[in-house]
Amino acid sequence: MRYYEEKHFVEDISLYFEQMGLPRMAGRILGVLLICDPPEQSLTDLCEILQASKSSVSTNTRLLTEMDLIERVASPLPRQVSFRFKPGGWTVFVRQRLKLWASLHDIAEQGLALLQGRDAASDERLREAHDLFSLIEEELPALLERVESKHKEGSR
Amino acid sequence: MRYYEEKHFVEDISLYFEQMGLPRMAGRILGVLLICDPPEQSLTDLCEILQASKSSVSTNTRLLTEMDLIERVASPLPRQVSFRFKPGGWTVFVRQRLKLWASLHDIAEQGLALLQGRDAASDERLREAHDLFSLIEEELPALLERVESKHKEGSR
DNA sequence: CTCATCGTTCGATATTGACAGAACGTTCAG
DNA sequence: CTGAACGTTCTGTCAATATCGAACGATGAG
Repeated sequence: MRYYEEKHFVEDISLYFEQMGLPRMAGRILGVLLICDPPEQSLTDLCEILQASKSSVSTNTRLLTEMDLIERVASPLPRQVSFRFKPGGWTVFVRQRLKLWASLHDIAEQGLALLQGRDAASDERLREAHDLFSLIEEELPALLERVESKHKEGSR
Repeated sequence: MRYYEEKHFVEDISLYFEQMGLPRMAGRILGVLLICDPPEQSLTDLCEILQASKSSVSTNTRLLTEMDLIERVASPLPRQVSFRFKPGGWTVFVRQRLKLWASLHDIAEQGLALLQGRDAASDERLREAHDLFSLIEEELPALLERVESKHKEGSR
């Protein structure tokens, strides 16, 4: 993390992650793993690069691993675990966010059930949500697959 | 808020909003405005329904108004401001979240600039993000317009 | 004119959660 | 066998922020 621009990039990613409701440190780690050379870094490396505690980094690498955004890879050094950004991680990420959005779909349905017997205008409030999220759920997966297939091709 | 199911619905929406990084109270207010009868409620009404303080409700109605999810409407009673869910609010909401997502697009571009001169494999990490979010930004607006036009039709 | 009601805003409080430090178990070097 | 380095987990601390209570200005009723 020698250069000013790299720090800036990492901080941008961390703020983005914060907006998404995830810990900043997780964003920082991901930020480093997106631009580091080599692309694998051990936990200790990350601590040093980010000037952060082992506990914090360990916790957040675990989080990112569970989210399937990064993965552990064999390290040349013994007793070291290396992490790297997981190919395809971005589509996984979008899929997860999409799932979050989609939960509103179900909530809207429950709401509509409550409004049984009211006038159509009342329904409109929730029907809009229901239809919107149905459509998104329907259409986005195809979009994601397009991106996936394109990148699998590229990495051959 | 007499019924158990309604409380449950409101709480579901509030938790959803929390996931999205917004105050719970804002979610609760929106939840009430999605199922209440009549669809307009004054600030005092909301306080009573939610058993919450005026300050909290006032702050969050302001927030939701700024987000264009709810709007003030003329009240039959004098000295009262009524709020209601804003028609089309959901597409506005999705558009906002989309904009948030899209900010990653720019960050990825900055990151790619940093990786100039590295091997193609390094690039792949960020290029995937760049392409994915480009595509989403490109395709989603059309989807939103489809929903909008459908509902404008329905409310005629 | 006076008082009550409504909504806003400011300051205080309480809760949540991110992060660091310390203790621990494990594994490899010597 | 001993010690050092690595990573994990637990506990405590601190900061951020959601919510409340209180004071305030404004508006309409009597």
